[in-house]
Amino acid sequence: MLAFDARITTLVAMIDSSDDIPFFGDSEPVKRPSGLAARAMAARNQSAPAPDYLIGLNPEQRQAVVTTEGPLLVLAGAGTGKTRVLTTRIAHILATGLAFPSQILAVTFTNKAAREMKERVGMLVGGAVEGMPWLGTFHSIGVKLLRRHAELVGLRSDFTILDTDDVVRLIKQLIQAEGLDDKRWPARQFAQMIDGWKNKGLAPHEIPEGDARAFANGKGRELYEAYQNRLKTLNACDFGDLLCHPIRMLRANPDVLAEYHRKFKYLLVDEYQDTNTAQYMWLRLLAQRPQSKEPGQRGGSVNVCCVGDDDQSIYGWRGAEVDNILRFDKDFPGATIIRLERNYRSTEHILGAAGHLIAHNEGRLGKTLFTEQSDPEHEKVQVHAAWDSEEEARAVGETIEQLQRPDANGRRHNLNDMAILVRASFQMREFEDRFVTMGLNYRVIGGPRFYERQEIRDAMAYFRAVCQPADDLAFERIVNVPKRGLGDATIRQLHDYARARDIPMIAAARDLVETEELKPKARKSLRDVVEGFTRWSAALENTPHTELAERILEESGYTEMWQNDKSAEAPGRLENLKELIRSMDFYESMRGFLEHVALVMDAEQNEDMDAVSIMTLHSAKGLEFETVFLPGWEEGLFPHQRSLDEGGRSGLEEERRLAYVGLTRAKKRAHLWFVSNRRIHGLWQSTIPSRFLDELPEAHVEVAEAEMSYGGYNRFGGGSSGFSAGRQNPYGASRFDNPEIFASTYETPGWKRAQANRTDATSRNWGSRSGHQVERVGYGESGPRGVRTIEGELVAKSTTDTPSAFSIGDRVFHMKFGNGNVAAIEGNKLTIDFDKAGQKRVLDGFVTPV
DNA sequence: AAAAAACGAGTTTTT
DNA sequence: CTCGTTTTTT
Repeated sequence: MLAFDARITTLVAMIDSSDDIPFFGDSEPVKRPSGLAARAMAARNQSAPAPDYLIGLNPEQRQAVVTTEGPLLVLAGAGTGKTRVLTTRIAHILATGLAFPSQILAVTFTNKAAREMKERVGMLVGGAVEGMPWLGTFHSIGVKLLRRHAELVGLRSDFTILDTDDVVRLIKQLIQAEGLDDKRWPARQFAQMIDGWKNKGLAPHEIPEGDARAFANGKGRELYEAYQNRLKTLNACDFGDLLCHPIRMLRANPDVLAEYHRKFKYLLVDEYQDTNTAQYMWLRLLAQRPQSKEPGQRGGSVNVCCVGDDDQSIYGWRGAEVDNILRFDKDFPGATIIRLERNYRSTEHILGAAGHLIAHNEGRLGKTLFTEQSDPEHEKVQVHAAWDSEEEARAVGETIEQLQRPDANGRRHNLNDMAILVRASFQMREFEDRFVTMGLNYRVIGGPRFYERQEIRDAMAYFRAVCQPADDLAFERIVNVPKRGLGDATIRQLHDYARARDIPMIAAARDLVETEELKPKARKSLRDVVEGFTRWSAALENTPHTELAERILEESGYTEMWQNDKSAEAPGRLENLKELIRSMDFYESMRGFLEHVALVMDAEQNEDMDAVSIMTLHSAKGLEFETVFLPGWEEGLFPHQRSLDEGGRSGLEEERRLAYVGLTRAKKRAHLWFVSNRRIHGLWQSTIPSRFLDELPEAHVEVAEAEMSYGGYNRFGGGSSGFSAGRQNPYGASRFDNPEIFASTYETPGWKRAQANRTDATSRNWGSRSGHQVERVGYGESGPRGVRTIEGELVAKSTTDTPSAFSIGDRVFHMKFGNGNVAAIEGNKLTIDFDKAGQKRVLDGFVTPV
């Protein structure tokens, strides 16, 4: 601490003696006002009051903020105020005049994180900073670098950015051009391979021989090369190139690199545990400047601050290297490491459970979160059992309804504060179905994103082809959308003509319609298209871009296509197109819009509605909720079998981190669920509870039978949190392989039932649903293994075979969806075409005949 | 060229 | 089972 203070003091002295202290604003150094100087001084002087932005930070957070010099790793556990530290740190650097906004490079992974950081820095600094030009995602900063130096990697600065869809189509063409069978060698798979190589920063000549041979009869390398060449001619980049090109460019041009070394005084990286090798190399290049005599910059090392949490690294499967964060102090010798372990989010039980679970991982830097919010009133983490996923969904739905009811104090739980976090997206379906029948508002986070929808991509392809006549991929996408009678044959012809002359396809089309080579019908259609593009391109400069966009969609017949489409989705698609054009308003030009959309592939959700969120565990990272439901804690699903098969031990550890992430999203309540039977690929499979449940500490967990409407459970098992005394420490690694040890960690009905299922019926399939109308399940009065007996089928379940009172075509009314016609009936489940809400499946009890 | 039928695959996702 | 894709049919 002393050394630290001494260093700071020198620094302050240095700053104070300087005449042109950088302050807010980018170009003109401004003399720092004395009031601020005092504040800055105060930040470092313990006797004086701290500047207001430091108030409320705990000592570790504060240290992370003010340790501006030298490499710093902030290990920020879940809910420990990571973003606050990052933003305050930036504010601090700015406020104390250590750097201009333009001299700080701050990278995040998602646009959302970048946006949030910008906003929060703005708030802290009082909006005096005109944005930070170098705060953004790795990719957006990569683009920025590339636009400036495109020619150094053989591109023009107006290059286009291709998304996955374009890439796959392009690769498919290449595979076909090579004369390979595109079914045996799927383009999508090769696209992933390329992505994998680029994540590692590997150029075609650098990829491992084995990889190169693995695809297309050993033509992998060739294809990769061909792909890169094709990109170059298209003047395009894929996402991987946005990382790889800058690396190559900076390596090959030391003068350019030196320029950025001079420029960036401070580097900040968010979510460091998620960086892949390419991002790491990129960062190293910028961070490791040569020995420097400039004051404030110590030779060789740099003021790089990485923030992350090794326990939350859940993206290994897409190239993230946890090792980057584990290795930090070796990469940056003399690095300061600060741990943020004081958690402000969750109760002691949630932290206790999560902490105990994650402690089963090896290869971690080790943190233990603690909280001061301890209260006997706090609910323990609850583990619930259900027969199958339908029951699981129903029980969760009921719990949600209960929580939503006003409590004794008249307070009610907002739906917005609840989330269901699933391992795999197919699990969502069941919850959606259930919530629809219940009339419970929900929102699905993460599904297909706005800009990935077909209609949006089509529209964008039109815009791209207008702005970038060389964008063959865009042109090809829409040349026959709407259908214009330009089929494969015509396209092939266009292709060949264009390739032979090395001109874009639009130009080829323009030429071809003047010849006799095309069939008259195709020729006329193509001429119309070409004329359209000529017109629109001409209008590009002198027409407001939103107006032009509308015109393009109108004149091309695209809007009309959807207007004539009678399917249920058509109106929604038209609405999306309107939304697209509306959103263009925020941009200066169509080009500006396209540039932005290529990188910012998200659209904000409707936040006004009070609704339960349903999302995958992966998309939940960084979020928090009062109450979190975690269904599907079963072996094979969570941990997922595939992770185990492909990732082995580290795969398991990543799954465990995922469980950790899930638990730590909860502030007050975490409800874990496992079911005994789950339908996988259409077959009913008997399942066993996740090993992660066994890894939870009994002190913070209670195994509860669900508060099901049919009641009658609590008479079993003598209390819901009884644990067997004999197995206090069941955490040896061997238990994973030894089924016996699974037998009874918890002495509760649900648990025992699960164990019974496991031993009785591990491989039994329930071929049909008729075998399990189980609403009421009893247990042989705690036999040694808790044998399951089915006492009866007392309560009618929603899936009975009782014929419905409705018939197809009946006019019905539903509380939530209004009027509609019955389209199909299965048992008492009705498929109804609602006049307003579209097609939904509901239970007959929820509708009345009109 | 468009509609119907057969086929096959099926964690997690950002840019 | 259920979705998306490819192949076959008209």
